[in-house]
Amino acid sequence: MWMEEEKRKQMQLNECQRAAVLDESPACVVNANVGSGKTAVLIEKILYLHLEKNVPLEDMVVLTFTNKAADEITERLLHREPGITPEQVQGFGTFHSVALRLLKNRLPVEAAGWTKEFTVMDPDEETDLALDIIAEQGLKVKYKNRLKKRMEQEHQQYLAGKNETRYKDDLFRLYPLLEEEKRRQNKMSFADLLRVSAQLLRDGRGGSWEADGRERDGWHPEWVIVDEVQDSDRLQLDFLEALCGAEGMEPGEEEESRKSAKLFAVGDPNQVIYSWRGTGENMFFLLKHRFGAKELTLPMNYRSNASILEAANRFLQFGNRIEGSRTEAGKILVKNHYDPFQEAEYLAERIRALHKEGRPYHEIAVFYRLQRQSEILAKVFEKRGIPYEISVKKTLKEIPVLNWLVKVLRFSVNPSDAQMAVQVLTDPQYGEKCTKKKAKEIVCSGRMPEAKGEADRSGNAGEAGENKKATGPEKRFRKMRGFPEAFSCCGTGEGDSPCPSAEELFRYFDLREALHPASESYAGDEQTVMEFLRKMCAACCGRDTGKTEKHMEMQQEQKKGAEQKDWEGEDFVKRMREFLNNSALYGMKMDAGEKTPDEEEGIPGAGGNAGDGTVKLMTLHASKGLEFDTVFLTGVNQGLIPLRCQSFEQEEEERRLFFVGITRAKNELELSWYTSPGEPGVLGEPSRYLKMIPPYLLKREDIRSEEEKRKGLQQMRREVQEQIRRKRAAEKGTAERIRHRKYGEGILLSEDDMMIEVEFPGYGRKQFLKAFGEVERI
DNA sequence: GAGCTGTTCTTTTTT
DNA sequence: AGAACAGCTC
Repeated sequence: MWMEEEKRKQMQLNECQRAAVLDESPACVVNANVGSGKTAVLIEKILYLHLEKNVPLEDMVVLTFTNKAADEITERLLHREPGITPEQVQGFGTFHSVALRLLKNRLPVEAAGWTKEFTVMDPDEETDLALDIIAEQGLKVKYKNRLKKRMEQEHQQYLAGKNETRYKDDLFRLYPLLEEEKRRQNKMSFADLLRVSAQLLRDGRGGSWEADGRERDGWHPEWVIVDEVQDSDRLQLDFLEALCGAEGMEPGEEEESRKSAKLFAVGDPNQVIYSWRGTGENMFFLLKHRFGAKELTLPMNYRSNASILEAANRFLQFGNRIEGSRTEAGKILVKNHYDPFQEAEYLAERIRALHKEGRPYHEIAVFYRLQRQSEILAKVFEKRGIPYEISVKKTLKEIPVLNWLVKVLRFSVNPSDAQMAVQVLTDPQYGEKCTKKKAKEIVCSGRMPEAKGEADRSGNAGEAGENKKATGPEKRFRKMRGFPEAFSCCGTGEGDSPCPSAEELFRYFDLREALHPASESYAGDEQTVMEFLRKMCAACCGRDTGKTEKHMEMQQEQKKGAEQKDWEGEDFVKRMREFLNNSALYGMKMDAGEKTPDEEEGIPGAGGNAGDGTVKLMTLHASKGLEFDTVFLTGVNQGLIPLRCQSFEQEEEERRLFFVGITRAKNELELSWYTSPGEPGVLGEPSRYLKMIPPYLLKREDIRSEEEKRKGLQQMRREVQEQIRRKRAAEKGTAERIRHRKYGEGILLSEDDMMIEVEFPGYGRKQFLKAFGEVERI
């Protein structure tokens, strides 16, 4: 025990942090100011409960909003206590992953109309399904192209019992139909995971499966610990309530009569920047109120210098002020540039100089309000050889061949998922040139049990019988339909057939045929598919079936260890289902296959010294939770920061966003605005937020480049503008098309007098000398 | 369904 | 400010 006491002293928690760690109220919310050591408190709390209060980690649920945060917590916990095993932290994860685990392992999902074999659908899939239902049922729904957004925003209102949609259409008639269809196809959306698990938790406590005074499985968490509560929405709060069992608890009712978990939640009401996708209320206070929680505060900031903190204090909306721990007070620079190009040029020079002075690139970040502002910065940094990284998540959905493959696999592990089967068959690129109507016919008739046929691993499912001349779509359908039967007994460790290899799956599904072996993109597609299958087999078989490619990293890998043991004795199909469910929630980081060197690790060999990383370019939203030595916040113009907004609430959120941005900086903060922003609706004047910062904290500088220098930039400016124009055209699908003898058709990326750069699907970017005439315009 | 007028939204993004 | 849509007329 005293050893642990020593350890805690080493952690040097301040008074307030210690109070939070030691607090044992039934419910406690910690108002953790920016940079106040929130995660440290969370880790210490968990360790304190575990090591000194003897609360088993298995009896704690630790909830985060993002996977990144979940990973950080387990990582830091493991760093402090290397003995902790993955099984002990099963209850640690995002709201959605914890809900999924509960539904799979502890809750009677059958009572809600699903089976234990249900799969998880991603939001696009749900939108597609909704569109199908709208078409089939002839529902009148407005703004169909914005349906995804509408469903997300109006779903909460639907659940809250509102009966009018925003546009007075049939959207609310859609929800029950959609839910019915999801039950029929045995799959759940992200929202369903939370909604259904909360409902089942409540039912369980209501007594229906608690007849003997205990829950059926005898488990409920002793502690529920939540990170970043201010980011949760109604659904998450509901889930939290159900998990704690606090619902319906009157102030007078003693806790013992109804076992309820203790709640410890940490958050910052000043950092609410996502309320536009949620409910609008401040969840921090809503939670505090609903749980009657004790509120503690962490007032001390350990991150930023005195000037930055004083400026940040002017934007504080809740609480009096943040106390600083630092006395240095370097001024905040405010620069005026002519336009985004000049600014980008200036930043490239400035960052190069900082780097020469010894500042590592990874300690420098450039923030902006809109994603599209990154284009100019990226182009200029590329030309000037500044290694950079733009934080945009690439998912497997963006790789067409994997997007299709996942659908094949999804139907293979869930034969009720008619939607996936139809999409597999009708896919324009990898499908069976089959109309939607025809595909539906095949899928519907194939759903009948007698069509199953004899399945075997050679992939002759259903072909032995009556239908020797099965057509392409039917053949593919039967392969998928026969998959569970053919592979269910694999790898159960009972002396049966071993787990399939990636090669075997490739053969089973006739993927060679589907990927069009004669096409130019075949080689690339095959490689991508094989890499994916190898990863999947390795994760599902509990052994490495193939070499692990470094550039195809799934974040899931870290979790592999935890799931291996669980899966012993369970069949391959089930493990594959788990794998696919987890990747829907967790996402997969993987390389698109085409090597664009500057996207990998900055720009190797483009002038940047290796070893100190890359400059990070990101939106203000993406910057939350991060810190950097030096921060450049660009485009601090009226109309951009704050972005032109309608309501008062929106303006308040913009202010919090600015607050989040400036508080990322530890030592140096530079704000800039343009005279000529070149964006519609953006004014060529500084943001009024700059006027809210006391002048004595600021050092203003106007960059007036001499005429000569500006002329030099003209050429570059035109070039970059042209490239961006083409890139946007490419995204819209209106780009100029180019044909090459070997690479086939591609799209024009850029050209000058000598060279032409083209992107070919499956081959990536290629440059040609115009003089050779290898390429022709179509 | 072309052509018109009027209305709404544009942005940020995680699971 | 401009795109994208809804709803109306013919």
